[in-house]
Amino acid sequence: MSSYIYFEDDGIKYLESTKKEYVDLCLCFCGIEVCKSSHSFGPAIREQYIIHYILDGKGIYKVGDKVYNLEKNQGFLICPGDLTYYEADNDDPWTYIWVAFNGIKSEQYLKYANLSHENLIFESNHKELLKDYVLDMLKINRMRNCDELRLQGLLYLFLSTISDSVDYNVSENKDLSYTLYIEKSIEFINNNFANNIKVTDIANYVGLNRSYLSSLFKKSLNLSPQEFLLSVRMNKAYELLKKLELSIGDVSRSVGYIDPLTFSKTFKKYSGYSPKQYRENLYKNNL
DNA sequence: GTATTTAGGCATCAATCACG
DNA sequence: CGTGATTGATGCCTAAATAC
Repeated sequence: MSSYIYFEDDGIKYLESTKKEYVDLCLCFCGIEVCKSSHSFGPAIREQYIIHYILDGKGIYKVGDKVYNLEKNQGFLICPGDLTYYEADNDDPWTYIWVAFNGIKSEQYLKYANLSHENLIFESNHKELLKDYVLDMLKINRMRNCDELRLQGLLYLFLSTISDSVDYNVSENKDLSYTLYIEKSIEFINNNFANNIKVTDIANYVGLNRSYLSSLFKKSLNLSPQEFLLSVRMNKAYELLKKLELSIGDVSRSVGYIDPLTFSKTFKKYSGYSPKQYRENLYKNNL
């Protein structure tokens, strides 16, 4: 599906980007400014999320009837549709950087930095990093594909950096936190079943003791990690065996078994048929 | 000849349980 | 939540058999 749509209006054709509805995150604009005394913007509404981060000086940020007095190492979020106003201090005007973005993952990623409609202010000690990211963004001015990727990357780095100082609060919801471990484990398994991974690798990935991870798996899936990994590999093997151009050895290596002999043995134990028999049965049933 | 499967030995790994 | 011991399972190897 194309991310652009053609419109025709009074005989004029034009392109409108509809990207923002589909894309996770998209940088709209960014900048840096050494503000003069009492320099201000607004009140106005914006279409994107905009994060301002103060490198130096002071100023105020107004949203509705709330007024925030802010200074260096602090930042503020402007949400799309909110009427906002901000103004540099008279004696010690601020210097700030800003980054505007949208995309369907915006809220989620802002949440990582503990930012939302309810909390528009943050602090970060990574002043130099954040500044460098924005300066790098500003250096990129050509419309090449590689530049688009670089901008995306810098935006992710920027958001990651402001999330860095937020404490990861696992104790908030015990049930949720342990299903999170399971989800992360499953994600890891789905991405790496072809890589000869062990249960120990899964445990290391999510940062849990292997024994403990096993008990979590049993509790939530009624399967051990090993059994789950095995079922992922075997189900993938079922799929791959349908492709007749792949040898048994090819299939074996593709689902994480270096040794085709081991794969064969395991497959038979799991399915009741050897890989070759399974393939022959498929072939018969299709005719 | 090649591709696949089986058997058995050995080392490593995983699940479970008891415990801090 | 993590650790350590135990016991059973799994993976990899060699050798050998079978099918094509």
